[in-house]
Amino acid sequence: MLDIRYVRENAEKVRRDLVEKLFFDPAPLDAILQLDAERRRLQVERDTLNARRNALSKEMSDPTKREALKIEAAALKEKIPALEKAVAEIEAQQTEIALQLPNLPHESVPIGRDETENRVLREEGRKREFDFVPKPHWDLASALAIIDFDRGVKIAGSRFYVLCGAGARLQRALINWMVDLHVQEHGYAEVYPPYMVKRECLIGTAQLPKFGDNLYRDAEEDFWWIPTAEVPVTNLYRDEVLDAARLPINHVAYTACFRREKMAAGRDTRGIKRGHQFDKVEMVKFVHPDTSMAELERLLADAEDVLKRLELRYRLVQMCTGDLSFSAMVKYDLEVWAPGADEWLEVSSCSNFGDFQARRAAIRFKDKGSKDKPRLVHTLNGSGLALPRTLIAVLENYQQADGSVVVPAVLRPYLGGLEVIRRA
RNA sequence: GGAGGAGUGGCCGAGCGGUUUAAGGCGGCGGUCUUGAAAACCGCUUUCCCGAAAGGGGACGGGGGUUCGAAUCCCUCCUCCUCCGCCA
Repeated sequence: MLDIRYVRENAEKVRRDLVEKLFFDPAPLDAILQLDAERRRLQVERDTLNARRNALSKEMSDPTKREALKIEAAALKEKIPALEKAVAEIEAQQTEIALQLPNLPHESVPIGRDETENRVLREEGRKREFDFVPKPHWDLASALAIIDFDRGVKIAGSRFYVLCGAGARLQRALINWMVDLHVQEHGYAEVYPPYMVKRECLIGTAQLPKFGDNLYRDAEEDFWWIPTAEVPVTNLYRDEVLDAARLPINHVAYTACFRREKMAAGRDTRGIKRGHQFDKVEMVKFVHPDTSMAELERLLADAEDVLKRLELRYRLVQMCTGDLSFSAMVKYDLEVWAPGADEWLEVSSCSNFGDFQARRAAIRFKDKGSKDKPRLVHTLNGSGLALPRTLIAVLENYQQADGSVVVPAVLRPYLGGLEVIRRA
């Protein structure tokens, strides 16, 4: 959510950013400004009446004066509830619209309409040369019997699969290795959060109200299945004032993630690139506002380190303004090369949200004992990494002519020393 | 799921319809005293909204109600504790 005071005082800049950078309809902006003015007017009116009521109440604590004041008090009692209702309604309207406005891009973000105008900043890692035609992972994995696509579909439907034997074990090794790496070498504290959360959490991280289409929920209890660990982990400190000395707080979490993929219906139906359920290791940072851009670089470096140690070829892409996600101020993607499917796969997305999520979720900080008002933290998150696509990259890059797959050196200790995955 | 009990400021804890601007204590911060520290004493110490400020208003788990007036009474939901049931 944007700071209403900032919006009020910089209405023209906000409008320009929405229109010229995000290609977003500015109509809600006008609605908000109008509601905001009306809200403040009504609020002053209500507060004035309340002040009078409080004064009367105080006088009426003296029984001898009570009768004389009763008439005015009763009159106030008539007026106040209507005003209170009006303020509450207008506040609700204002919030509803405010929740629909995207974050404004950081000044450093290149302007562009859509993903075709994103910038590839650099490519890293050696491209593996093949003396045979590399297979896509669905062929490789089926032949090795490490992914069972048919039975996945049988038990859960399309976009589901079953990892089997060395396939399941390889994913588990990747998870454990990645979490250990972030904990032991990058300074993140591990958390294992709930996979189902309350509606407020989704509002806090801004999946709701706009993107409910992509979420699974249990209607009876109003539980929502997390589409990413970002949701429960960011909301860990919802409605809290953190001690400034604790910042930055860095968490890493391994969770399953659940997405309807309605918007992407029909896309990427082959293989394990896009499923309704997938695993991900996610890093989340809560930082002092002055440091968030520097922290984004560190987050990115921590995600990149995973790809470097796996010795995979990847590239760094900066999102242009038009391809920024709803809540991001800046966003980078890491894309890994998949030689079998012959494409770059997005395995990580690292974003700085500024105070956009922190305002929605009321995550603040303050120096201990200080009289200053609490300030909003900045939140960031990045995948480190998404499992299915990392698995694809490992399988396709480490395949051999005979259809076996070499286990990357860093993962061998997590697979009991296994060096090659062959048909069992 | 059933029965009973409880939710007050960073923590403990009073408060049971009108000087509560939420007592008191602990912790924290600042000061006095001291060579320094401790002790003692004094002061400060939740948060949100409107406002340039002065000031005003709101919040005692959430929501609703009764009343001129609610931390205090009523309804409802949530959470925690105890016992029973069930279960990995």
